[in-house]
Amino acid sequence: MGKSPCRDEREGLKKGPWTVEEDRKLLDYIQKHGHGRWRILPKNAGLKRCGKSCRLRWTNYLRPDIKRGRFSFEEEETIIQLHGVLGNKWSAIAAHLPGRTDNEIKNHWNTHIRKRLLGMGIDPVTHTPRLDLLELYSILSSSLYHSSQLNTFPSLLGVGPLGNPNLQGLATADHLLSSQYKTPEITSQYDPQQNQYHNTLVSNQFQSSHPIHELNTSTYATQVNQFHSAVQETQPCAASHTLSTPFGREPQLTQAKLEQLSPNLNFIRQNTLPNVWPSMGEQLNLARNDFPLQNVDSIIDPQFENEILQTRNNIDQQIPNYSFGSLIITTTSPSPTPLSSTTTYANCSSTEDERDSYCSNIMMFNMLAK
DNA sequence: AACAGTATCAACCGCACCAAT
DNA sequence: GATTGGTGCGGTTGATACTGT
Repeated sequence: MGKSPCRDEREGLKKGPWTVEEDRKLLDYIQKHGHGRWRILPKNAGLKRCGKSCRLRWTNYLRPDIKRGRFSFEEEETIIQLHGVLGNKWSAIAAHLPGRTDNEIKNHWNTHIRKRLLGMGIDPVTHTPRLDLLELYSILSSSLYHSSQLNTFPSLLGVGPLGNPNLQGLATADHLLSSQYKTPEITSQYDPQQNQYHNTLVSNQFQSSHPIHELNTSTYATQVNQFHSAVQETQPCAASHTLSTPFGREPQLTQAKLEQLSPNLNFIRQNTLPNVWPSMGEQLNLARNDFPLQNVDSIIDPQFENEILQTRNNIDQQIPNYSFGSLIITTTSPSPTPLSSTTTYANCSSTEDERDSYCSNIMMFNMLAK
């Protein structure tokens, strides 16, 4: 029993952008009489608008509690989490973000977050890696895995360089979605006293659903060591490396090393988690077009350490039984040049891109820093 | 400087739901 | 139960700003 939309033009009502004068009339009226009864409101307020237009203007723009400006990291976190659960229920998502309207969140999702996820090969609807790409790549990689032609396909798929070892690992994994162990990952911590970063290789611990005896720990330790060696070969990571050159100055050497480790770079959908966060973290990490290590020194800014810790604490509270692993290998790399959010991304042209990239990395680190 | 292409976001549109009649 | 009015929601549009050539 739907209502017909307002018949503005037939009734000579105005459409389009609101003028200051119209805003003032609407505000004056609502301050005196409150909102509601939108159908009769414009007539009483002396506005040549339909009630629907007035309601929209009020709820999306004039409401005094509306927060303006950029979305904070925490807000983006919340949006992604909630979208994973609620889908495009923008009003429901907005209910968790005081001062933000559903329209604003929807726009931000469509113009920023959605694009970012797509660019990383993640389906923004399902929050999982795009299976179409994965299946295609799996087919291709089965015949081309050892071929140099392999690296010509990513541009066709529109997912960035397949030099991304994580994506390769994902597509070539024997135990796709069911591996017993997780990829060792790199995290980084800034030591202000020594003015340098400690890169940490973290082996994410096995999930309880997989009996520990199934694991060949010796093999795993060897793989971790190999991975560690590959890590060391890429050191030091200059902060000026662009985000689009995944393997630094010796791409082929490093990539070859990483390809040796590809079975260890599986994407693992281990336990079905009650929350999208862990899987999102995996996917964000997985889908990055850059080898994580490459970004360790070029992304993390000490000033965000607290944010990371805070987010970790939030995750701990929300998912008390979920934890990442225990095997930790620490390396130290020289501190990059003095960091700021702008100089860190010296080769990125867009401030928005910088921030998007930063947020993606932060989300990754949030999951890895445990 | 001029133009074209792209990004952003306020506003609109159509539909659905619910309550009142 | 059918109709109507009020409101909310999600998708889309279009004006404007921005960026690149």
